[in-house]
Amino acid sequence: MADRARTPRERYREQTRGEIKRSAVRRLAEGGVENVALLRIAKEIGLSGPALYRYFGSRDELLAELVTDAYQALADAARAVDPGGGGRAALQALAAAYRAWALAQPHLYLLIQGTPVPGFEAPAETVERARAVLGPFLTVFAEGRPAPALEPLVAESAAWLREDAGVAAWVERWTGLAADAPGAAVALTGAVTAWPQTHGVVGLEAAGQFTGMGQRPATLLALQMNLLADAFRLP
Amino acid sequence: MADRARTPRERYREQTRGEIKRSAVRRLAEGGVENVALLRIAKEIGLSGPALYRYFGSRDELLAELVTDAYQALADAARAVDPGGGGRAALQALAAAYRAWALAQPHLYLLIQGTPVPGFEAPAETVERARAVLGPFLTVFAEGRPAPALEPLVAESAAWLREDAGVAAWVERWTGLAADAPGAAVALTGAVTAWPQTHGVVGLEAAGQFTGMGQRPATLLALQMNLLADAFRLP
DNA sequence: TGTACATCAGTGAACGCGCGTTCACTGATGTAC
DNA sequence: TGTACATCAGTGAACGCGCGTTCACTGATGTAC
Repeated sequence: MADRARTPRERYREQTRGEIKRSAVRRLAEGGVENVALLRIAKEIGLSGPALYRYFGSRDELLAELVTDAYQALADAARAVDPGGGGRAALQALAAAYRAWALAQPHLYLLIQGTPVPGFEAPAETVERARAVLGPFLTVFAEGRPAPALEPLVAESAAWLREDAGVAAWVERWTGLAADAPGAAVALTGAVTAWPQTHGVVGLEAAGQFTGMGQRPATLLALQMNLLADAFRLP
Repeated sequence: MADRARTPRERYREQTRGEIKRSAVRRLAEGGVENVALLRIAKEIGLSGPALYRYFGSRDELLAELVTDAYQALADAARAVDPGGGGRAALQALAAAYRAWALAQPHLYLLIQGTPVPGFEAPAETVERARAVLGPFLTVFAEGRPAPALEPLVAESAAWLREDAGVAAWVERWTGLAADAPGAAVALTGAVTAWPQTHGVVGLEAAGQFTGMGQRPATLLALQMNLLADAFRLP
Protein backbone atom coordinates (compact mmCIF):
# COMPACT_ATOMS: atom_id res chain seq x y z
CA MET A 1 0.00 0.00 0.00
CA ALA A 2 1.99 2.95 -1.29
CA ASP A 3 1.88 6.14 0.71
CA ARG A 4 1.14 8.79 -1.85
CA ALA A 5 1.05 11.72 0.54
CA ARG A 6 3.97 13.97 -0.22
CA THR A 7 4.79 15.88 2.92
CA PRO A 8 4.97 14.41 6.40
CA ARG A 9 2.06 16.61 7.37
CA GLU A 10 -0.10 15.19 4.59
CA ARG A 11 0.97 11.71 5.48
CA TYR A 12 0.04 12.26 9.11
CA ARG A 13 -3.24 13.74 8.06
CA GLU A 14 -4.15 10.74 5.96
CA GLN A 15 -3.19 8.48 8.81
CA THR A 16 -5.44 10.25 11.27
CA ARG A 17 -8.32 10.30 8.81
CA GLY A 18 -7.87 6.57 8.46
CA GLU A 19 -7.88 6.10 12.21
CA ILE A 20 -11.11 8.06 12.50
CA LYS A 21 -12.76 6.04 9.77
CA ARG A 22 -11.65 2.74 11.20
CA SER A 23 -13.04 3.72 14.58
CA ALA A 24 -16.30 4.77 12.92
CA VAL A 25 -16.58 1.43 11.16
CA ARG A 26 -15.94 -0.35 14.42
CA ARG A 27 -18.73 1.61 16.06
CA LEU A 28 -20.99 0.89 13.11
CA ALA A 29 -20.35 -2.81 13.53
CA GLU A 30 -21.13 -2.65 17.21
CA GLY A 31 -24.28 -0.60 17.27
CA GLY A 32 -25.40 0.58 13.87
CA VAL A 33 -25.33 4.01 12.31
CA GLU A 34 -26.65 5.84 15.35
CA ASN A 35 -23.69 4.55 17.29
CA VAL A 36 -21.31 6.44 15.07
CA ALA A 37 -20.79 9.42 17.36
CA LEU A 38 -18.03 11.91 16.81
CA LEU A 39 -17.33 12.46 20.48
CA ARG A 40 -16.86 8.80 21.15
CA ILE A 41 -14.69 8.31 18.13
CA ALA A 42 -12.53 11.18 19.30
CA LYS A 43 -12.19 9.69 22.73
CA GLU A 44 -11.30 6.30 21.33
CA ILE A 45 -8.40 7.59 19.29
CA GLY A 46 -7.26 9.99 21.97
CA LEU A 47 -8.42 13.30 20.61
CA SER A 48 -10.79 15.94 21.84
CA GLY A 49 -14.13 16.19 20.09
CA PRO A 50 -13.58 19.39 18.18
CA ALA A 51 -10.31 18.08 16.78
CA LEU A 52 -12.27 15.80 14.44
CA TYR A 53 -13.53 18.86 12.64
CA ARG A 54 -10.02 19.30 11.27
CA TYR A 55 -10.59 16.08 9.35
CA PHE A 56 -14.28 15.95 8.53
CA GLY A 57 -16.58 18.90 8.11
CA SER A 58 -19.44 17.13 9.85
CA ARG A 59 -20.77 13.78 10.91
CA ASP A 60 -22.60 13.41 7.63
CA GLU A 61 -19.41 13.99 5.72
CA LEU A 62 -17.81 11.15 7.63
CA LEU A 63 -20.75 8.86 6.97
CA ALA A 64 -20.66 9.75 3.31
CA GLU A 65 -17.07 8.66 3.15
CA LEU A 66 -17.85 5.37 4.84
CA VAL A 67 -20.48 4.72 2.19
CA THR A 68 -18.11 5.59 -0.62
CA ASP A 69 -15.36 3.45 0.83
CA ALA A 70 -17.68 0.50 1.27
CA TYR A 71 -18.85 0.65 -2.34
CA GLN A 72 -15.27 0.90 -3.42
CA ALA A 73 -14.25 -2.11 -1.36
CA LEU A 74 -17.12 -4.23 -2.66
CA ALA A 75 -16.31 -3.19 -6.20
CA ASP A 76 -12.70 -4.12 -5.61
CA ALA A 77 -13.75 -7.51 -4.31
CA ALA A 78 -15.79 -8.10 -7.44
CA ARG A 79 -13.03 -6.91 -9.71
CA ALA A 80 -10.50 -9.12 -7.97
CA VAL A 81 -12.38 -12.24 -9.05
CA ASP A 82 -10.47 -14.19 -11.64
CA PRO A 83 -12.97 -14.62 -14.47
CA GLY A 84 -11.22 -17.75 -15.66
CA GLY A 85 -12.90 -18.85 -18.85
CA GLY A 86 -15.94 -16.71 -18.06
CA GLY A 87 -19.38 -18.20 -18.25
CA ARG A 88 -21.04 -20.15 -15.52
CA ALA A 89 -17.94 -20.57 -13.38
CA ALA A 90 -17.21 -16.86 -13.46
CA LEU A 91 -20.77 -16.06 -12.44
CA GLN A 92 -20.52 -18.43 -9.50
CA ALA A 93 -17.21 -16.92 -8.46
CA LEU A 94 -18.60 -13.41 -8.67
CA ALA A 95 -21.64 -14.21 -6.58
CA ALA A 96 -19.51 -16.01 -4.03
CA ALA A 97 -17.12 -13.07 -3.79
CA TYR A 98 -20.00 -10.65 -3.39
CA ARG A 99 -21.42 -12.79 -0.62
CA ALA A 100 -18.08 -13.28 1.09
CA TRP A 101 -17.41 -9.57 1.21
CA ALA A 102 -20.87 -8.79 2.53
CA LEU A 103 -20.71 -11.40 5.27
CA ALA A 104 -17.22 -10.38 6.32
CA GLN A 105 -18.60 -6.90 7.12
CA PRO A 106 -22.36 -7.15 7.26
CA HIS A 107 -22.71 -3.72 8.83
CA LEU A 108 -21.01 -2.12 5.85
CA TYR A 109 -23.07 -4.14 3.42
CA LEU A 110 -26.26 -3.10 5.14
CA LEU A 111 -25.02 0.49 5.17
CA ILE A 112 -24.87 0.58 1.40
CA GLN A 113 -27.61 -1.87 0.41
CA GLY A 114 -29.93 -1.94 3.43
CA THR A 115 -32.31 0.56 4.93
CA PRO A 116 -31.34 4.00 3.72
CA VAL A 117 -30.10 6.29 6.48
CA PRO A 118 -32.89 8.83 6.95
CA GLY A 119 -32.13 12.41 6.15
CA PHE A 120 -28.78 11.39 4.82
CA GLU A 121 -28.06 12.45 1.29
CA ALA A 122 -26.10 9.79 -0.52
CA PRO A 123 -23.03 11.15 -2.28
CA ALA A 124 -23.55 11.84 -5.97
CA GLU A 125 -20.94 9.32 -7.06
CA THR A 126 -22.92 6.56 -5.39
CA VAL A 127 -24.59 5.47 -8.63
CA GLU A 128 -21.23 5.19 -10.31
CA ARG A 129 -19.79 3.21 -7.42
CA ALA A 130 -22.74 0.85 -7.42
CA ARG A 131 -22.25 0.33 -11.13
CA ALA A 132 -18.63 -0.55 -10.56
CA VAL A 133 -19.79 -3.40 -8.35
CA LEU A 134 -22.02 -4.83 -11.05
CA GLY A 135 -19.59 -4.27 -13.89
CA PRO A 136 -18.00 -7.73 -13.80
CA PHE A 137 -21.46 -9.27 -13.99
CA LEU A 138 -22.03 -7.40 -17.25
CA THR A 139 -18.91 -8.94 -18.69
CA VAL A 140 -20.03 -12.43 -17.81
CA PHE A 141 -23.50 -12.09 -19.25
CA ALA A 142 -22.34 -10.43 -22.45
CA GLU A 143 -21.84 -13.89 -23.92
CA GLY A 144 -25.29 -15.07 -22.83
CA ARG A 145 -27.97 -16.33 -25.19
CA PRO A 146 -31.16 -15.76 -23.20
CA ALA A 147 -34.01 -18.24 -23.25
CA PRO A 148 -37.15 -17.03 -24.98
CA ALA A 149 -38.86 -16.53 -21.64
CA LEU A 150 -36.42 -13.71 -20.91
CA GLU A 151 -37.41 -11.73 -23.97
CA PRO A 152 -39.62 -9.15 -22.21
CA LEU A 153 -36.83 -8.28 -19.84
CA VAL A 154 -34.26 -8.04 -22.62
CA ALA A 155 -36.57 -5.74 -24.50
CA GLU A 156 -36.83 -3.49 -21.47
CA SER A 157 -33.08 -3.46 -21.16
CA ALA A 158 -32.72 -2.47 -24.79
CA ALA A 159 -35.10 0.42 -24.25
CA TRP A 160 -33.20 1.46 -21.19
CA LEU A 161 -29.94 1.47 -23.12
CA ARG A 162 -31.47 3.70 -25.74
CA GLU A 163 -32.76 6.19 -23.18
CA ASP A 164 -29.97 6.40 -20.66
CA ALA A 165 -26.57 7.35 -22.02
CA GLY A 166 -24.94 6.75 -18.67
CA VAL A 167 -26.10 3.16 -18.62
CA ALA A 168 -25.03 2.70 -22.21
CA ALA A 169 -21.54 3.97 -21.40
CA TRP A 170 -21.40 1.72 -18.40
CA VAL A 171 -22.31 -1.38 -20.40
CA GLU A 172 -19.85 -0.49 -23.12
CA ARG A 173 -17.07 -0.02 -20.61
CA TRP A 174 -17.49 -3.57 -19.30
CA THR A 175 -18.49 -5.42 -22.45
CA GLY A 176 -17.02 -3.39 -25.27
CA LEU A 177 -20.44 -3.51 -26.89
CA ALA A 178 -22.22 -0.48 -28.29
CA ALA A 179 -25.64 0.31 -26.87
CA ASP A 180 -27.48 -0.97 -29.95
CA ALA A 181 -25.52 -4.22 -30.18
CA PRO A 182 -27.85 -7.10 -29.21
CA GLY A 183 -25.37 -8.40 -26.65
CA ALA A 184 -25.52 -5.13 -24.69
CA ALA A 185 -29.15 -5.62 -23.72
CA VAL A 186 -28.45 -9.23 -22.83
CA ALA A 187 -25.55 -8.29 -20.60
CA LEU A 188 -27.61 -5.61 -18.88
CA THR A 189 -30.49 -8.01 -18.33
CA GLY A 190 -28.23 -10.61 -16.80
CA ALA A 191 -26.50 -8.23 -14.45
CA VAL A 192 -29.69 -6.62 -13.28
CA THR A 193 -31.18 -10.03 -12.63
CA ALA A 194 -28.18 -11.49 -10.88
CA TRP A 195 -27.93 -8.51 -8.60
CA PRO A 196 -31.28 -8.78 -6.77
CA GLN A 197 -30.94 -12.54 -6.62
CA THR A 198 -27.60 -12.27 -4.92
CA HIS A 199 -28.77 -9.47 -2.71
CA GLY A 200 -31.84 -11.45 -1.74
CA VAL A 201 -29.80 -14.18 -0.16
CA VAL A 202 -26.96 -12.04 1.12
CA GLY A 203 -29.13 -9.24 2.46
CA LEU A 204 -31.27 -11.59 4.50
CA GLU A 205 -28.17 -13.36 5.70
CA ALA A 206 -26.43 -10.14 6.71
CA ALA A 207 -29.54 -9.01 8.54
CA GLY A 208 -29.57 -12.26 10.48
CA GLN A 209 -32.85 -13.46 9.02
CA PHE A 210 -31.47 -16.87 8.17
CA THR A 211 -30.41 -17.76 11.69
CA GLY A 212 -32.42 -20.72 12.79
CA MET A 213 -33.48 -21.32 9.23
CA GLY A 214 -30.87 -24.00 8.87
CA GLN A 215 -30.73 -23.88 5.12
CA ARG A 216 -27.29 -23.32 3.77
CA PRO A 217 -27.48 -19.97 2.05
CA ALA A 218 -24.37 -20.76 0.05
CA THR A 219 -26.10 -23.71 -1.58
CA LEU A 220 -29.12 -21.57 -2.26
CA LEU A 221 -27.12 -18.83 -3.89
CA ALA A 222 -25.10 -21.28 -5.99
CA LEU A 223 -28.23 -22.95 -7.15
CA GLN A 224 -29.89 -19.71 -8.11
CA MET A 225 -26.85 -18.67 -10.08
CA ASN A 226 -26.91 -22.01 -11.84
CA LEU A 227 -30.53 -21.58 -12.82
CA LEU A 228 -29.69 -18.12 -14.06
CA ALA A 229 -26.74 -19.47 -16.03
CA ASP A 230 -29.10 -22.00 -17.57
CA ALA A 231 -31.59 -19.32 -18.50
CA PHE A 232 -28.82 -17.37 -20.22
CA ARG A 233 -27.22 -20.53 -21.59
CA LEU A 234 -23.83 -19.58 -20.26
CA PRO A 235 -21.08 -22.04 -21.13
CA MET B 1 -63.51 -4.33 12.40
CA ALA B 2 -65.29 -5.60 15.52
CA ASP B 3 -64.52 -3.81 18.76
CA ARG B 4 -63.88 -6.59 21.16
CA ALA B 5 -63.05 -4.44 24.16
CA ARG B 6 -65.74 -4.92 26.75
CA THR B 7 -65.84 -1.88 28.94
CA PRO B 8 -65.68 1.70 27.70
CA ARG B 9 -62.42 2.09 29.52
CA GLU B 10 -60.88 -0.84 27.65
CA ARG B 11 -62.24 0.47 24.41
CA TYR B 12 -60.76 3.88 25.03
CA ARG B 13 -57.49 2.29 25.99
CA GLU B 14 -57.27 0.32 22.77
CA GLN B 15 -58.12 3.41 20.84
CA THR B 16 -55.33 5.43 22.42
CA ARG B 17 -52.86 2.60 21.93
CA GLY B 18 -53.83 2.60 18.28
CA GLU B 19 -53.34 6.33 18.01
CA ILE B 20 -49.89 6.04 19.52
CA LYS B 21 -48.91 3.28 17.14
CA ARG B 22 -50.21 5.08 14.11
CA SER B 23 -48.27 8.17 15.08
CA ALA B 24 -45.17 6.02 15.57
CA VAL B 25 -45.57 4.48 12.12
CA ARG B 26 -45.96 7.93 10.62
CA ARG B 27 -42.74 9.03 12.27
CA LEU B 28 -41.05 5.86 11.08
CA ALA B 29 -42.10 6.62 7.53
CA GLU B 30 -40.80 10.15 7.76
CA GLY B 31 -37.44 9.65 9.38
CA GLY B 32 -36.63 6.08 10.19
CA VAL B 33 -36.47 4.31 13.51
CA GLU B 34 -34.53 7.00 15.30
CA ASN B 35 -37.33 9.40 14.53
CA VAL B 36 -39.74 7.36 16.62
CA ALA B 37 -39.52 9.48 19.76
CA LEU B 38 -42.00 9.12 22.58
CA LEU B 39 -42.08 12.80 23.43
CA ARG B 40 -42.94 13.80 19.91
CA ILE B 41 -45.55 11.12 19.57
CA ALA B 42 -47.12 12.35 22.78
CA LYS B 43 -47.16 15.91 21.54
CA GLU B 44 -48.68 14.87 18.24
CA ILE B 45 -51.64 13.15 19.81
CA GLY B 46 -52.08 15.78 22.50
CA LEU B 47 -50.70 14.03 25.55
CA SER B 48 -47.85 14.74 27.88
CA GLY B 49 -44.79 12.55 27.56
CA PRO B 50 -45.17 10.49 30.70
CA ALA B 51 -48.76 9.63 29.77
CA LEU B 52 -47.46 7.24 27.12
CA TYR B 53 -46.07 5.05 29.85
CA ARG B 54 -49.64 4.14 30.70
CA TYR B 55 -49.79 2.39 27.33
CA PHE B 56 -46.29 1.13 26.64
CA GLY B 57 -43.69 0.21 29.22
CA SER B 58 -40.88 1.68 27.18
CA ARG B 59 -39.88 2.81 23.75
CA ASP B 60 -38.58 -0.66 22.94
CA GLU B 61 -41.90 -2.18 23.83
CA LEU B 62 -43.58 0.13 21.38
CA LEU B 63 -41.09 -0.74 18.66
CA ALA B 64 -41.58 -4.42 19.36
CA GLU B 65 -45.26 -4.02 18.76
CA LEU B 66 -44.68 -2.22 15.50
CA VAL B 67 -42.55 -5.14 14.37
CA THR B 68 -45.15 -7.67 15.40
CA ASP B 69 -47.94 -5.74 13.73
CA ALA B 70 -45.97 -5.39 10.52
CA TYR B 71 -45.30 -9.12 10.32
CA GLN B 72 -48.95 -9.75 11.01
CA ALA B 73 -50.04 -7.37 8.27
CA LEU B 74 -47.67 -8.88 5.73
CA ALA B 75 -48.82 -12.36 6.68
CA ASP B 76 -52.42 -11.25 6.29
CA ALA B 77 -51.65 -9.86 2.85
CA ALA B 78 -50.13 -13.18 1.83
CA ARG B 79 -53.01 -15.16 3.27
CA ALA B 80 -55.54 -12.96 1.51
CA VAL B 81 -54.25 -14.07 -1.88
CA ASP B 82 -56.73 -16.24 -3.70
CA PRO B 83 -54.72 -19.35 -4.60
CA GLY B 84 -57.03 -20.08 -7.51
CA GLY B 85 -55.91 -23.37 -9.01
CA GLY B 86 -52.57 -23.12 -7.24
CA GLY B 87 -49.40 -23.66 -9.21
CA ARG B 88 -47.63 -21.03 -11.21
CA ALA B 89 -50.44 -18.50 -11.09
CA ALA B 90 -50.70 -18.73 -7.34
CA LEU B 91 -46.96 -18.23 -6.99
CA GLN B 92 -47.11 -15.13 -9.14
CA ALA B 93 -50.03 -13.78 -7.15
CA LEU B 94 -48.23 -14.40 -3.86
CA ALA B 95 -45.06 -12.68 -4.97
CA ALA B 96 -47.05 -9.76 -6.34
CA ALA B 97 -48.98 -9.41 -3.07
CA TYR B 98 -45.77 -9.55 -1.07
CA ARG B 99 -44.29 -6.84 -3.24
CA ALA B 100 -47.40 -4.69 -3.18
CA TRP B 101 -47.56 -4.75 0.59
CA ALA B 102 -43.87 -3.93 0.95
CA LEU B 103 -43.98 -1.02 -1.46
CA ALA B 104 -47.12 0.39 0.08
CA GLN B 105 -45.24 0.78 3.36
CA PRO B 106 -41.54 0.45 2.62
CA HIS B 107 -40.54 1.73 6.05
CA LEU B 108 -42.42 -1.12 7.70
CA TYR B 109 -40.99 -3.65 5.30
CA LEU B 110 -37.48 -2.42 5.97
CA LEU B 111 -38.23 -2.47 9.68
CA ILE B 112 -38.87 -6.20 9.61
CA GLN B 113 -36.64 -7.35 6.77
CA GLY B 114 -33.97 -4.68 6.53
CA THR B 115 -31.10 -3.67 8.74
CA PRO B 116 -31.76 -4.96 12.24
CA VAL B 117 -32.31 -2.23 14.80
CA PRO B 118 -29.18 -2.30 16.95
CA GLY B 119 -29.56 -3.23 20.57
CA PHE B 120 -33.15 -4.04 19.93
CA GLU B 121 -34.23 -7.52 20.90
CA ALA B 122 -36.77 -8.87 18.46
CA PRO B 123 -39.83 -10.33 20.16
CA ALA B 124 -39.75 -14.08 20.55
CA GLU B 125 -42.79 -14.65 18.37
CA THR B 126 -40.95 -13.06 15.46
CA VAL B 127 -39.91 -16.40 14.00
CA GLU B 128 -43.46 -17.61 14.09
CA ARG B 129 -44.75 -14.43 12.47
CA ALA B 130 -42.15 -14.66 9.75
CA ARG B 131 -43.21 -18.22 9.09
CA ALA B 132 -46.80 -17.14 8.75
CA VAL B 133 -45.72 -14.91 5.90
CA LEU B 134 -44.09 -17.77 4.04
CA GLY B 135 -46.79 -20.31 4.77
CA PRO B 136 -48.79 -19.78 1.59
CA PHE B 137 -45.63 -20.32 -0.44
CA LEU B 138 -45.27 -23.73 1.18
CA THR B 139 -48.72 -24.66 0.02
CA VAL B 140 -47.95 -23.70 -3.56
CA PHE B 141 -44.69 -25.60 -3.75
CA ALA B 142 -46.06 -28.73 -2.13
CA GLU B 143 -47.20 -29.88 -5.54
CA GLY B 144 -43.82 -29.18 -7.12
CA ARG B 145 -41.65 -31.77 -8.86
CA PRO B 146 -38.18 -30.25 -8.65
CA ALA B 147 -35.71 -30.47 -11.48
CA PRO B 148 -32.70 -32.68 -10.80
CA ALA B 149 -30.49 -29.62 -10.37
CA LEU B 150 -32.44 -28.77 -7.22
CA GLU B 151 -31.62 -32.06 -5.55
CA PRO B 152 -28.88 -30.79 -3.22
CA LEU B 153 -31.19 -28.13 -1.85
CA VAL B 154 -34.06 -30.56 -1.40
CA ALA B 155 -31.75 -32.88 0.48
CA GLU B 156 -30.77 -30.06 2.82
CA SER B 157 -34.41 -29.28 3.37
CA ALA B 158 -35.13 -32.90 4.23
CA ALA B 159 -32.34 -32.87 6.79
CA TRP B 160 -33.66 -29.66 8.23
CA LEU B 161 -37.13 -31.14 8.59
CA ARG B 162 -35.69 -34.07 10.46
CA GLU B 163 -33.75 -31.88 12.87
CA ASP B 164 -36.12 -29.04 13.59
CA ALA B 165 -39.54 -30.01 14.91
CA GLY B 166 -40.75 -26.45 14.72
CA VAL B 167 -40.07 -26.31 11.02
CA ALA B 168 -41.68 -29.71 10.53
CA ALA B 169 -44.83 -28.54 12.29
CA TRP B 170 -44.87 -25.41 10.23
CA VAL B 171 -44.63 -27.30 6.95
CA GLU B 172 -47.29 -29.73 8.03
CA ARG B 173 -49.63 -26.91 8.99
CA TRP B 174 -49.49 -25.45 5.49
CA THR B 175 -49.17 -28.56 3.37
CA GLY B 176 -50.75 -31.30 5.44
CA LEU B 177 -47.62 -33.32 4.78
CA ALA B 178 -45.67 -35.14 7.47
CA ALA B 179 -42.01 -34.22 7.84
CA ASP B 180 -40.80 -37.40 6.17
CA ALA B 181 -43.16 -37.17 3.22
CA PRO B 182 -41.12 -36.32 0.13
CA GLY B 183 -43.39 -33.39 -0.70
CA ALA B 184 -42.55 -31.70 2.59
CA ALA B 185 -38.93 -31.18 1.66
CA VAL B 186 -39.95 -29.97 -1.77
CA ALA B 187 -42.37 -27.44 -0.34
CA LEU B 188 -39.78 -26.19 2.10
CA THR B 189 -37.19 -25.84 -0.62
CA GLY B 190 -39.53 -23.89 -2.81
CA ALA B 191 -40.59 -21.47 -0.12
CA VAL B 192 -37.08 -20.85 1.09
CA THR B 193 -35.97 -20.17 -2.47
CA ALA B 194 -38.89 -17.95 -3.39
CA TRP B 195 -38.42 -15.86 -0.27
CA PRO B 196 -34.93 -14.47 -0.91
CA GLN B 197 -35.73 -14.03 -4.59
CA THR B 198 -38.74 -11.94 -3.77
CA HIS B 199 -36.92 -10.08 -1.05
CA GLY B 200 -34.03 -9.39 -3.40
CA VAL B 201 -36.18 -7.38 -5.73
CA VAL B 202 -38.50 -5.89 -3.17
CA GLY B 203 -35.84 -5.03 -0.62
CA LEU B 204 -33.76 -3.13 -3.13
CA GLU B 205 -36.86 -1.43 -4.41
CA ALA B 206 -38.02 -0.41 -0.93
CA ALA B 207 -34.56 0.92 -0.15
CA GLY B 208 -34.69 3.04 -3.26
CA GLN B 209 -31.83 1.25 -4.98
CA PHE B 210 -33.72 0.84 -8.21
CA THR B 211 -34.38 4.53 -8.76
CA GLY B 212 -32.63 5.56 -11.92
CA MET B 213 -32.12 1.94 -12.83
CA GLY B 214 -35.10 2.10 -15.14
CA GLN B 215 -35.73 -1.62 -15.20
CA ARG B 216 -39.24 -2.52 -14.23
CA PRO B 217 -38.89 -4.51 -11.02
CA ALA B 218 -42.34 -6.01 -11.50
CA THR B 219 -41.23 -7.65 -14.73
CA LEU B 220 -38.08 -8.86 -13.06
CA LEU B 221 -39.92 -10.41 -10.16
CA ALA B 222 -42.51 -12.06 -12.40
CA LEU B 223 -39.79 -13.50 -14.54
CA GLN B 224 -37.88 -14.90 -11.61
CA MET B 225 -41.01 -16.53 -10.26
CA ASN B 226 -41.62 -18.02 -13.66
CA LEU B 227 -38.15 -19.50 -13.78
CA LEU B 228 -38.70 -20.85 -10.32
CA ALA B 229 -42.04 -22.34 -11.33
CA ASP B 230 -40.26 -23.99 -14.24
CA ALA B 231 -37.60 -25.43 -11.98
CA PHE B 232 -40.31 -26.89 -9.76
CA ARG B 233 -42.47 -27.86 -12.75
CA LEU B 234 -45.48 -26.12 -11.29
CA PRO B 235 -48.62 -26.46 -13.38
C1' DT C 1 -80.14 4.79 44.86
C1' DG C 2 -76.40 6.82 47.18
C1' DT C 3 -72.02 6.59 49.29
C1' DA C 4 -66.97 5.05 50.08
C1' DC C 5 -63.32 3.44 48.04
C1' DA C 6 -60.21 1.65 44.36
C1' DT C 7 -58.54 2.04 39.97
C1' DC C 8 -56.95 4.36 36.25
C1' DA C 9 -55.52 8.42 32.91
C1' DG C 10 -53.00 12.14 32.78
C1' DT C 11 -49.91 16.16 34.42
C1' DG C 12 -45.76 19.14 35.36
C1' DA C 13 -41.40 19.28 37.07
C1' DA C 14 -37.24 17.31 37.12
C1' DC C 15 -33.30 13.89 36.34
C1' DG C 16 -29.12 12.78 33.75
C1' DC C 17 -27.38 11.88 29.41
C1' DG C 18 -24.94 12.26 25.09
C1' DC C 19 -25.00 14.48 21.14
C1' DG C 20 -23.15 17.88 17.11
C1' DT C 21 -21.09 21.99 16.70
C1' DT C 22 -18.86 26.74 17.61
C1' DC C 23 -15.37 29.66 19.50
C1' DA C 24 -11.28 31.75 21.17
C1' DC C 25 -7.10 30.22 22.09
C1' DT C 26 -2.21 27.68 22.35
C1' DG C 27 1.63 25.47 20.66
C1' DA C 28 3.95 22.94 17.16
C1' DT C 29 5.39 22.51 12.39
C1' DG C 30 6.43 24.21 7.92
C1' DT C 31 7.91 28.15 4.58
C1' DA C 32 10.19 32.37 2.70
C1' DC C 33 13.93 35.14 2.63
C1' DT D 1 22.06 29.31 8.39
C1' DG D 2 19.01 31.88 11.18
C1' DT D 3 14.97 34.54 11.70
C1' DA D 4 9.92 36.12 10.92
C1' DC D 5 5.84 34.73 9.70
C1' DA D 6 2.01 31.66 8.17
C1' DT D 7 -0.21 27.48 8.52
C1' DC D 8 -2.04 23.83 10.77
C1' DA D 9 -3.37 20.39 14.79
C1' DG D 10 -5.37 20.31 18.81
C1' DT D 11 -7.64 22.02 23.30
C1' DG D 12 -11.21 23.25 26.91
C1' DA D 13 -15.23 25.50 27.79
C1' DA D 14 -19.57 26.26 26.42
C1' DC D 15 -23.98 26.30 23.52
C1' DG D 16 -28.60 24.35 22.87
C1' DC D 17 -31.06 20.37 21.95
C1' DG D 18 -34.00 16.38 22.42
C1' DC D 19 -34.20 12.32 24.40
C1' DG D 20 -36.12 8.31 27.78
C1' DT D 21 -37.64 7.86 32.08
C1' DT D 22 -39.08 8.67 37.15
C1' DC D 23 -41.89 10.79 40.64
C1' DA D 24 -45.37 12.78 43.40
C1' DC D 25 -49.52 14.38 42.53
C1' DT D 26 -54.63 15.49 40.70
C1' DG D 27 -58.91 14.49 38.94
C1' DA D 28 -62.02 11.50 36.55
C1' DT D 29 -64.17 7.01 36.05
C1' DG D 30 -65.59 2.59 37.61
C1' DT D 31 -66.97 -0.86 41.49
C1' DA D 32 -68.92 -2.79 45.85
C1' DC D 33 -72.26 -2.59 49.13
